[in-house]
Amino acid sequence: MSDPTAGLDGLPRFVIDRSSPVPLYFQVAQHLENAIDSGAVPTGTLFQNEVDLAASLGLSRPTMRRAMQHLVDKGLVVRRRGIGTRVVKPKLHRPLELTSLNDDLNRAGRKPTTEVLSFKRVEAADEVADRLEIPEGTPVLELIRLRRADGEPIAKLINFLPERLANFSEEDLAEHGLYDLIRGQGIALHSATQTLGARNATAAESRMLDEPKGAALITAQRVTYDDHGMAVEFGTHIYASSRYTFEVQLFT
Amino acid sequence: MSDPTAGLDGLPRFVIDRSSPVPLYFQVAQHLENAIDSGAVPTGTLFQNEVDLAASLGLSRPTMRRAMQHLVDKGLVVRRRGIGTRVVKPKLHRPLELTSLNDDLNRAGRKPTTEVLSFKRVEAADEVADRLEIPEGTPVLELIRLRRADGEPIAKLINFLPERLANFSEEDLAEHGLYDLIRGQGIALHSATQTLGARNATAAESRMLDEPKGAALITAQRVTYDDHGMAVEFGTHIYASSRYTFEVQLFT
DNA sequence: TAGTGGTCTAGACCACCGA
DNA sequence: CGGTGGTCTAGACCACTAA
Repeated sequence: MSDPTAGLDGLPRFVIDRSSPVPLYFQVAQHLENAIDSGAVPTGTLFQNEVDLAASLGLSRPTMRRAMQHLVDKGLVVRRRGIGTRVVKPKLHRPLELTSLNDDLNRAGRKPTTEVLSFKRVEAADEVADRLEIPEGTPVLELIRLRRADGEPIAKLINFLPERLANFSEEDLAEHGLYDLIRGQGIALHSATQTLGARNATAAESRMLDEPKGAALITAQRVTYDDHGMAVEFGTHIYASSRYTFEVQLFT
Repeated sequence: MSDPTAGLDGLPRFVIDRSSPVPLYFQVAQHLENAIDSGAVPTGTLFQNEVDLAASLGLSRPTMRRAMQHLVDKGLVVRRRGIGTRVVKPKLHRPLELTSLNDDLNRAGRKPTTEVLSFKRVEAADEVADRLEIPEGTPVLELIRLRRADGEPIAKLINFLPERLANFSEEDLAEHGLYDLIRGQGIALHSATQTLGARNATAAESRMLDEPKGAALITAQRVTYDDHGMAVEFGTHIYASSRYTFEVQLFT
């Protein structure tokens, strides 16, 4: 009776707001997610079966299933036929999202600052044109930035944007992340492909990033695409490996 | 009429096998995925609406929707209310999966070989115990491997496994990826967290990986978890950056 | 206004698990 | 065996987009 991995009866009372524009499955998923994150439903807990859960909330089973699937996609629970739905370790959460270095640093409690080293129109050279899928020689905006965290240099960021997205100033760029400025123009970011590698720093790079001569740098090349599959940004970045690492979450 | 982003009528004829154990939505999703990957349905194509598509395949709309959602999750198509379902860039594909270096190399057409440098029981030291969430001093299996592709050294892999998963031999390890050996023991892998960085090679590492003295190496630390949230493997790896890079796909 | 995807329902049958 | 999640159906109504 006092099974430590019992039902969900102890959950804070919860009623669905059918007049809300928020989808029912999402209301349920969010409620369960909060319950898990807050510790009210500890790791290892076995949920009530989805049929009963749906009935007790006054929902159909498909709607309840959709809420559950949402939690599965987030890595919060694991479902097994014949067994049930179990809450997994809280640290497994959160797949990698499309975030900017700026956001990452802010979230980590570091104070990011940006120095804009270059902000000008250039003609797209070979690789830039290729990655952005535009003709060679097309005008693009070239941005070179030095990103610091708490005053320490972290990364040198070189980015190229199609001219149609160049509706912001150098001052905007110093204060906002590039992604924010792109989103601010009504562009919905969809995905990005990033290649991570490493190479030795040149003398100039060592000085700029305050690293020893020939230090190992992390290199990243990234192309970001919008909802329509159009490339919106191409960047080649180097990171001071003594002060920055990449966290990646992988799921089955 | 000759809209370049027209329907799907030109698709290879396709009938659903209702006697197959493969779910219908998955059969449909796979078929569409093949059509996209093969180029038969080029980037930018607007699918027929899901209602017609369902009808023409003799499926219900929810089943058709599920197939579509599968493609959305893979980043193959984008759906917009009032607009339709559009094929996005074919290279955006491949959500990051939980794969081994072995699999990655095989898929890339390289021929991976493994040299086992160490295969022995040790007592879990500080960091290993911490990452695997076991008491310090617990016996674990320590594996050190040199992975080559087409004869060229690619990476040195150091891994630690809880003893309960050590049901394979040194010979098995030389021929199979670590993940295969873990899965072969009935363990369902769930997720992994990986930290990527860079550092300069030591003299011994330079020799082993056939890189110049002090070359920049990619470093990776990874912990893999099973369905129950138990850590099944902890590894610290170094990669020759002149011959290997990490590809990461990010989604919103 | 016509067409699209987004949400939701109330059933049904099946495959798998543990006792 | 009874209980679980996995799949599938045939409808319905709504929100958004474009012309």
